[in-house]
Amino acid sequence: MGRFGAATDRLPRDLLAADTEAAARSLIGARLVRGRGPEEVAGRIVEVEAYVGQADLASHARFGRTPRNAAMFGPPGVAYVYLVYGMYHCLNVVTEAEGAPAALLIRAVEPLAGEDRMRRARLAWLAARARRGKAVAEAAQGRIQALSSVRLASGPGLVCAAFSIDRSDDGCDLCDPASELRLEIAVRDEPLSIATGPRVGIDYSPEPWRSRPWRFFVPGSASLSIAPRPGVR
DNA sequence: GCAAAGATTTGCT
DNA sequence: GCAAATCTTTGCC
Repeated sequence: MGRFGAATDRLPRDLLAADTEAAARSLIGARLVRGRGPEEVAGRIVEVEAYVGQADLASHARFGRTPRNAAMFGPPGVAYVYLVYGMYHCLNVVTEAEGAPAALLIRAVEPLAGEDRMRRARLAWLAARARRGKAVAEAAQGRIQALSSVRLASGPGLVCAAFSIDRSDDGCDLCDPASELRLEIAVRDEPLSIATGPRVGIDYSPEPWRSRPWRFFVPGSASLSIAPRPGVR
């Protein structure tokens, strides 16, 4: 809600056109929103990872421009969505100037609105690929129903499942308030504490990329992809 | 053309 | 703690 009643607090594209680490710090705390009114689903971004330039050997851009990663080479503020492991989609926000392949992977979101719709979307994702036994599917359904709200989007694949994001969202302008899927700026009264660490799931990449502290997160958030304490998943 | 691996998540040993 | 699920993209023949 805008301070003066504006319809939205749109995220300025300039913040994402900046260098990716600065953009990451702007994106932490921002709102990810899908739909409007009774359809709205929204959450606060609490974890992102930076993938910067073609030289970054952990980035999809390391092979240059391909049909899959083309969005990374485009203008900032646009969505780059890809399919990983043949099942999960991952949402990225493109950063830096057009032509410079860089993006921020949205790894975790803390639900703010539409938790029930997120739960339904998670179930729909499950149903769409429920080829295994009915008993297994029902057990998994029960697990989602029992899931704490803060854990509905606590991983890159889960963010996309909860927000119904897939390849059809690739190229969507997230800075356009008219977009179905969009970003809204954080309204902060106090500076947000942001911690950093190495990126997750890129052990295949060589140093120094493997150890670059390009994971940014809100320390202590219950919605992080890596649970604060073992067994809290 | 074909084999291999992946910015993940889940369930079972 | 490990491997399966599942399919697109990459890399090599």
